[in-house]
Amino acid sequence: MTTTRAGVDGRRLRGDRTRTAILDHAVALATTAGLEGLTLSRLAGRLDVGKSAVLAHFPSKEALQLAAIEHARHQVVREVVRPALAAPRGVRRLWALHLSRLAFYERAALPGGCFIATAEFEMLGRPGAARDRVAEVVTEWTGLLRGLTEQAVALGELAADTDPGLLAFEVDAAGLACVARPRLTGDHGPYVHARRSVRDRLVGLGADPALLTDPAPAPAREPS
Amino acid sequence: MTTTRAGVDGRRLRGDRTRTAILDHAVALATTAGLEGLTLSRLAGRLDVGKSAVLAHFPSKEALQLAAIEHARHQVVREVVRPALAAPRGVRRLWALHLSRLAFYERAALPGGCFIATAEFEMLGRPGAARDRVAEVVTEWTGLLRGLTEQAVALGELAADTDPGLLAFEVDAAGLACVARPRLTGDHGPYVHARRSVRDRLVGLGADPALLTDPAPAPAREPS
DNA sequence: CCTACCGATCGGTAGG
DNA sequence: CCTACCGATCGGTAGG
Repeated sequence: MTTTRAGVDGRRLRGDRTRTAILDHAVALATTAGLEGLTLSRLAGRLDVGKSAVLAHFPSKEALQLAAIEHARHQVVREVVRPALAAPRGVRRLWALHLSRLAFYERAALPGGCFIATAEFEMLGRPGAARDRVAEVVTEWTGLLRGLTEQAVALGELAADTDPGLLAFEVDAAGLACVARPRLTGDHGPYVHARRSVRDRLVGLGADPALLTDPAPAPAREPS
Repeated sequence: MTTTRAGVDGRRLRGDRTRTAILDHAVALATTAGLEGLTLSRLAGRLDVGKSAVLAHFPSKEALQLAAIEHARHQVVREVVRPALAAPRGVRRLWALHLSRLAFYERAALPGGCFIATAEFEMLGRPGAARDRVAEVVTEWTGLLRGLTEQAVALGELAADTDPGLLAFEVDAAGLACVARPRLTGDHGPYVHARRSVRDRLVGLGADPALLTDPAPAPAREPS
């Protein structure tokens, strides 16, 4: 009288697909409406189901928010970080990560540009698990930038007296400045400036200009 | 039988003070709760009055949001821009504006750091008058940075081939990167990096290092 | 995963 | 500028 194995698997598979569909919409919605504006009814409306369909997969709004953060983080790993790691270690990899990030924003992979950046500003004044997790992901990101910078210095591709924390800050700041401005004012100048700025800085620190191709080849749209 | 002149003036004065008190709280609240989270009841609660007290001064939430934007803009003019304009035209004035902005964030003049930056990210996905006005104020700010950069070049304090748009972008990006990060992670490194980064860049463009004092003298707390 | 419903809060109005 | 109230929407629960 128990459900057949095939039945269970079929349901699991369908359930996972639904879960993924919910999170895809949740991440996109949160980049424009915010994590607070990610309401159960609005999300359900976009999926054309009832609120209870969402609550069947996530027990509360906070659980949904936390799952959305993980989902957004994985998207960045898959579409921004992993392609950049295909570049050779050193200044080329740092440069590839910067270009990959800008391309992610520029092709509007998410309507609001960047889930984490938007959440960062929204969560400033709101304690809780979501805020804490956002802070962790942000720290992870800046740590990655710093690590790649240190590698480039260690390989001798940047001057030995380069301050890795400073350079990582500059690369991150240039990227951050490309999230909101172009979407708010329609000006695409920031993308151009963010590339020129970081390239100038890398060359100023002794990087071989031949290693810094621009624009980047469009990152391959792999099947996820 | 009409109200006496003194009575009218007294009421006007009291009304203006109330209006200012409402907007002070509204601006501070919006930097942590967002313009959407700036609800009539929460704001009234902070002022220890009823919602109708707020609605007596602003006919709708949108009117309140728009007035808060103007109030925040004026605060920036008074506390960030005007003190910087006391510096001599040229690279010193650009540097003073950058330092003045960072000091404004660092002394937590507003709990969320910056009204405009927070509003910028929040308004990405929401059409309306508030979003349009935020976009205008942002454009005004970047225009100011660019104008000061152009003056410094025209005065010969920066290399003649300096790209003013690029430099203005870099200065703005460094400042923007100091709004959320320190508040989210407790790391004050960004403030230090934002100063070093811009100073290095200015010197790299030919600025006389002697003109770039750091840290800035704390901006005088003038009576408003 | 649906309908029906709960108390709380939203922006806003009416009457005084 | 107060109380009292309006319909809409919020997160979440109950029952099926």
